[in-house]
Amino acid sequence: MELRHLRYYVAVAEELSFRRAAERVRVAQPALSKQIKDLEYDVGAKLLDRNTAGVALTDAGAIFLVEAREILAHAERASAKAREAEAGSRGALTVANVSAISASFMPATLSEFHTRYPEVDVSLEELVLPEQIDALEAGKIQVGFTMGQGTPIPKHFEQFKVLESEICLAMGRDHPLARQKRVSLHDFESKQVLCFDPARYPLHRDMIRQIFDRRGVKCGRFKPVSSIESLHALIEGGQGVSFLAGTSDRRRSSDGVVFKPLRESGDDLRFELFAIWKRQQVSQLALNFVEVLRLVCGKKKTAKKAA
Amino acid sequence: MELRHLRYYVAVAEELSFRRAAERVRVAQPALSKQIKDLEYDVGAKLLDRNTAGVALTDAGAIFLVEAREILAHAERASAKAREAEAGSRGALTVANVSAISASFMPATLSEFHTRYPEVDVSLEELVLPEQIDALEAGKIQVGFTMGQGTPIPKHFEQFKVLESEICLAMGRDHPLARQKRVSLHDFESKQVLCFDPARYPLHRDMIRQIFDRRGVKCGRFKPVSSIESLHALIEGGQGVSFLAGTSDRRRSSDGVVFKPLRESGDDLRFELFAIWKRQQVSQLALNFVEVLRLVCGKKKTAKKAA
DNA sequence: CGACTTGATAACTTTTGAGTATCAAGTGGC
DNA sequence: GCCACTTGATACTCAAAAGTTATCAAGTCG
Repeated sequence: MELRHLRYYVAVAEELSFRRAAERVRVAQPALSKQIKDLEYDVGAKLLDRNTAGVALTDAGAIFLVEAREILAHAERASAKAREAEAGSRGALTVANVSAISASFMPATLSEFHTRYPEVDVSLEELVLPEQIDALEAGKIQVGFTMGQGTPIPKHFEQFKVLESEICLAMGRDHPLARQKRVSLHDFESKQVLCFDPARYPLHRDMIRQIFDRRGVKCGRFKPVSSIESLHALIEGGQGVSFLAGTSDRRRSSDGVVFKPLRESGDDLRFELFAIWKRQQVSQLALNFVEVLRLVCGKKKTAKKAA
Repeated sequence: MELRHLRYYVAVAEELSFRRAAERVRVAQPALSKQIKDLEYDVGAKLLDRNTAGVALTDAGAIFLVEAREILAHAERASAKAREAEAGSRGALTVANVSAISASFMPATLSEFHTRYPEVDVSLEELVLPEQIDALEAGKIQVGFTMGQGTPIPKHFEQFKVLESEICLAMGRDHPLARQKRVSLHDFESKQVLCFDPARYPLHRDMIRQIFDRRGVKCGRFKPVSSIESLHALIEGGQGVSFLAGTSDRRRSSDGVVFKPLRESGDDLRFELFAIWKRQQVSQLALNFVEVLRLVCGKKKTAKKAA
């Protein structure tokens, strides 16, 4: 059986006439007769009753007609789906997520992506930054995120700067220095600093230590915190301060936590987050996702200016 | 696109090798290559990545593989269904039902039929006997029922005797004559007789009137009853008597109503019910149904003998 | 580095789908 | 009741395309 047989059969069954059906499928009538005959032989059932007056469906023919229509529609759909998949508007995509950082852009990006590509099933994989290169290489994720100063990015990755901000000192609203526009690192010499659990995510602590070290200021004790939520709660409650990217977390704690830029300057106080993805052999899905990321991050900036 | 393309594609996608796939579908490798190429052109998407080392599915190819398998399976299923329909084990069948008469065999028949042909959807159409010929002619029903003495059956119908019994006098258990083995028509001369509503179903009254007339016994007043249930209730309650086929209703009122054969005899006291169906152009479904009817009615008799 | 994969290409053959002409068998108007 | 006209089926021919063999370029692997 071939789809041709089904196309012909549907035509005959709908026209109830070989002659008209032949016209419809642009074939001579004898060719149609033969193909239908072949079909009936192949199926193993008589599908049509041919009176000289015309054609009538048998019980088997009526049932087969329904099926034939479905199969033809299914074939159409299959092609369409494949084209959609190629265009990156259908399929499954896994993106790394670093909840501590991505809160400011990921929800908006996912939302916009879903609007544009409703047939794409996006999964998030919670990974800390260093794990992502491996996951990308292994194909476990298609888009990852990395910091500008972090691990060097292999050459066969492309990247796009998702967000950029100053590293600020995050303190509670009621902190003695919360009134100042900028704060000095010296104000926090030997003071306790909150940081993410170094066992799971050492970069935060290392970064803070480096900021102090490079400026010859003595760094105080670190108090590890297990999550971004705990960190904010502690800061808000006046239980400590920490160093965080200025923009990235602002939206989720507009009230209790304030971000103060440092008087000191330097390259290591700039925080940059890059989306990264394989240059070669990457699905259109990933490229589309990055495109939306680009759009959302661009839009956000202009929106901010407007506000 | 043809099913051949899908068969070939599934083979290649599963083997991940043109050579092995070609072997599997019994075709030379270059033929396969060309067909797959044609398929990709037709679908409008690249389905396979050909490295010289082997073959890998693209995103589009992975999605198309799922669809292709489904379509092929669907085509198989379509053929099977058509064959089933031809064999009468799939489809829809409408059978006339005369609830007043069919209670003794229809439930058992439907049950047995469903066991044998679970994919057949049987509908019952409640029709009085004379309406059935028209319904059969019009194709509204495929199997009907008629009485032996009733309307003459057109030649192009086949028939099968479903049940046969004496027309008895049905009376309440406490009726004065309920002790006798047989009763005489004369005992009911000019007595009131219950009958089905003549407006909807005149045959019953006509039949009773004829029984009296032919034997020169004066027939009493008729009291119309709307349903078989009411009829039984009235008889059981001693509110009257009626004439009914002996076997047909026995099972549904084994307690309160007794059936007494008449001392008088005659052809018009035999009740015969025939299943009827079109001789030509009838679906196998109907034939299968009659076959089961035959079986059930036969079995019932033997079961009765055994009991 | 060469033997051995891989899939693609070219030239040729065979199959088969499709075309033309014609036929037998009913239908319907007169 | 008959003839014109319809229906789908058949016979034969042709051309498209599916399939075959032989060969190639480009990789992998011992």
